[in-house]
Amino acid sequence: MNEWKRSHYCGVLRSEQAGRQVVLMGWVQRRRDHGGLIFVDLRDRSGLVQVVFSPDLHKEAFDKAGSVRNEYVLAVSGMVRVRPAGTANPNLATGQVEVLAQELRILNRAKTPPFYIENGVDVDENVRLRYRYLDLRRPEMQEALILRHRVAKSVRDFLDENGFLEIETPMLSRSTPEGARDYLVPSRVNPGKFYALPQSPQLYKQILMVSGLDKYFQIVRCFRDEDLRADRQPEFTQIDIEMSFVDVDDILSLMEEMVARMCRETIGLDVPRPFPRLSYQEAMDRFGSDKPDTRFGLELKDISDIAAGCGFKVFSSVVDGGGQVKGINASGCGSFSRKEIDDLIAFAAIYKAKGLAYFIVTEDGVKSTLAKFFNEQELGAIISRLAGKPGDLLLFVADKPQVVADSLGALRLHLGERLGLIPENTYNFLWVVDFPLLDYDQAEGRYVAMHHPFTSPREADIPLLESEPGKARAKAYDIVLNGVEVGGGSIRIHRRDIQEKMFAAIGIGASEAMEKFGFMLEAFEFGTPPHGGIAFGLDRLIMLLAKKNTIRDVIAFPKTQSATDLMNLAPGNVSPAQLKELNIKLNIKSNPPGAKTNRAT
RNA sequence: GGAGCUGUGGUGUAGUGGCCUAACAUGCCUGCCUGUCACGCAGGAGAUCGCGAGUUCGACUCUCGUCAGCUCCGCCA
Repeated sequence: MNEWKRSHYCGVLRSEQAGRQVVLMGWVQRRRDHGGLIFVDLRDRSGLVQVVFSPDLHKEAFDKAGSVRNEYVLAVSGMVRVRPAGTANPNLATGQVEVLAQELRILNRAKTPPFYIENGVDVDENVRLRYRYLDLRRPEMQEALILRHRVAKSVRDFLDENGFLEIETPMLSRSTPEGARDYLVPSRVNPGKFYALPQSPQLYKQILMVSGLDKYFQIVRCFRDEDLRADRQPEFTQIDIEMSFVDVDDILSLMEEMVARMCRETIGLDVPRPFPRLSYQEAMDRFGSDKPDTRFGLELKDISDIAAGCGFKVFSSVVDGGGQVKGINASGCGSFSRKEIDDLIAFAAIYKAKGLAYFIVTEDGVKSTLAKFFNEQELGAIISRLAGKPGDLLLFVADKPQVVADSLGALRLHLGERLGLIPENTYNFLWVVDFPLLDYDQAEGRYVAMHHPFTSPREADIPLLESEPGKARAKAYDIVLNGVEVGGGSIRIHRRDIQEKMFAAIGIGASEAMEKFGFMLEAFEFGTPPHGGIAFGLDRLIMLLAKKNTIRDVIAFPKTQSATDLMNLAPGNVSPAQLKELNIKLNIKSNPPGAKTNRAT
């Protein structure tokens, strides 16, 4: 590098800098060689600027520029000048100017990259992930990471100004029952024992409240060894927050302020406050989801009362059996072909719906193979409940409430997207509150905590813990943005007697509770303040703000759906010596070690 | 654990039983070109069609299996 120092980023140059001597460093975006004149677009994180090499003025630099190729790393010393009349490029931020190169240094050469370094590339994700360092050179990827930084900074500033302390908690923790599968780390010093990577710093942050730290936050990595999705990675980042001496409203209003400020500071978006609040029940009833996307209508309508007495056995028997019948109005879809409707039925079947009854509304009433099972009055009532107009397609599911909600909720989203009902540039934040405290786990034959076992029931519902646990509601809340759960939290139990009732309700006995959470229960006996908190999924938040479809696009080094890293091929094998040191013996049935470590070709 | 989609020169695609000695675009290489900015023009190299079996006289094409990526169900308090 010698004595050269970069003077400017490429993307900042404007006509104000005309006449200035500059030193730029960056990558070759493109070279346009006209024989007697060479243009090089030089790129760095700030953007592009055109560099001109002229043989008449600086022969040596011109000759060197001839050997330059895409992605070479250059240092250019030259003079900024306004481009000759008629040659400005209005599509480029720096398009009014160019840099006349006086001296060129090729700092490094580069192999031809496997894909273009530009926005909107349509390349197999295999290739992008294997060459992630090249993928991350693309401006849209850099913008996402920059946005991520700015969101984190905004949140950190806000919390700091509001008296929160950023406190680190251990990554090497211990496995606890309930919740997701843990990532385990063997302890060399303690043979046969394992640390668990935290699913979240939940227990630590509550202990910090016991310690009197009052207001805590952390932007922290969390780990869950579960199957991946577009919005789920094995390691992800939470904005984790906990405060003492607060109740639900204190937390919700402060968080609204934080979120609103963050949106304003990062993407210039004004979100109206207060955010709407929906009870869990209302969300399920109207949208079939506990994370409703309220950017469009297509709400679910209950026709169980009409269906109960009708002649269509499938409907009436479901209602008799305690189920429900609900429908949505796919407005204007009355012209769907048999195949299109079959596809909708198949779609609903993914969510366990055994069928999909449908009515086509016409000028002369209902067209349906099922119409004969209903009398005029019933048909009229159904149409009016779903606000059916001629040309509409009414779709119904009759089943247990869970299946009805899952299938119609999913169908609603599917149709909303397909029919183009979802507006761009709309950000609908809302709270879902009053979650059930417990959820019955069929497989295990017991109740499990819907949120986590330290979630406080609503005061009025405490007696229900022993009588009808399924009916108890929690002081828990989720924050939802455009149908994506971007955060959730609760007021915690701070009294030992209620905590014990909670453990009892979810079938954790006194001895198990002591073994797994003994330290916590003991801590709670030393003067625990009422407290509560929330955690935001930073990756999901950024994904939505950056308008991406997957959190992989806002994480620098994400993993594939099979939890591997295609760049460094993690997870990898370890040496027998390493295993021996950890007292671990492998017991692998089929795949020999290393079977899956070959590069995708 | 399950369902679906995808896999063809570096990249993106076309080809769906013989017409394929695999096409197109772009990228790459060489030459020419002094105002381009997706520069242009001319020429050239580059693929045993993810992998393995099977069916067939014949497989990029059909079947089965397998691997990889993606989407989803289960799972994820």
